[in-house]
Amino acid sequence: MDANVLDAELTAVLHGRGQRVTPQRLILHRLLRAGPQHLTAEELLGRSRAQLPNVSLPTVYATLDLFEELGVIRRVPGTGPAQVYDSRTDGHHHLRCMRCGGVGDLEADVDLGGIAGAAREQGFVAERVDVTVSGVCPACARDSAS
Amino acid sequence: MDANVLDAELTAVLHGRGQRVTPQRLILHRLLRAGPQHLTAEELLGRSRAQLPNVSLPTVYATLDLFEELGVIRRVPGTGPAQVYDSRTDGHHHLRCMRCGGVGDLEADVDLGGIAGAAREQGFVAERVDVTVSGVCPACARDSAS
DNA sequence: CTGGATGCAAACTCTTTGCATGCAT
DNA sequence: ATGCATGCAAAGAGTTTGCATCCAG
Repeated sequence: MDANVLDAELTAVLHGRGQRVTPQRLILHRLLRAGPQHLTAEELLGRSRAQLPNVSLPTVYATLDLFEELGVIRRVPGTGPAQVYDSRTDGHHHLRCMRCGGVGDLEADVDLGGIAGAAREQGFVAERVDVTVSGVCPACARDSAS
Repeated sequence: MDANVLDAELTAVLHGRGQRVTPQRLILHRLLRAGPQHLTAEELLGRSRAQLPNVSLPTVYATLDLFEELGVIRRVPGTGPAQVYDSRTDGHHHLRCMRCGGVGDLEADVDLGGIAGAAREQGFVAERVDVTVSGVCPACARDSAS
């Protein structure tokens, strides 16, 4: 896609939310849409150096956060800052609260056979399939209602 | 479950793999099976202080790693050390290579309606459902074959 | 002009590593 | 007796915060 079109798109979204349009945001946005689909903050920083020699990691993080809020990118789901271990070892799935960071079990049967098969068709040796539902847990929903 | 039974179970598994049985391993194992199902390393450390005043965080991490290898616990899936961002924002899912850490897209339609519904029945406000397949990617599988 | 965005440095959290001691085998 | 497991300290990676400067509006 043309850089001008991408810039116009982002400009529209930013203005719509009363956010400023800066060269860093435009260039990082272009790189995100042009480069490899999956990137870390460091990788994006590296790719931006040619066009933004002085860009800093905090700016990249701030911009990625903003883009996620704007719906321009997504964070590939993780468990949050600290690793969580689970003493249940059977195949089951998780609920993760975006408010309090808590983790709970999802009590539901999910048919994952098709998923593992699809992965195998792509040449991937599937060993495990995990489903994570992100949202707001009952306790946090109650708190915000009051 | 009785602590003696738990200890016997772990002892059997450890001996089966030629691993040593230590008090730290026994106690941490008991706590994992008794305490809250989802824990971080720090939380487990805190809970073990009463019985193991001098236990250290590196030991907790080493023990958790070992237990995961033994299949005694599972790590709740994350994206690995560095956060990964994705420039695709439609609902789609991921393949994660346990060998190289790479992330790819899963090209498959998954029916997630039932899952979100089940979460809602538990009082959870579901905003997003992610499916992650862990395994070995084609490139790494090829390398290990040679 | 004015306040939000940036760059720099430093702090912070989580996790891993190095090495001497101790204990399970 | 042997060597793996432990504890301590320190290093390391990734991310966030504080603050002065700068620039988009």
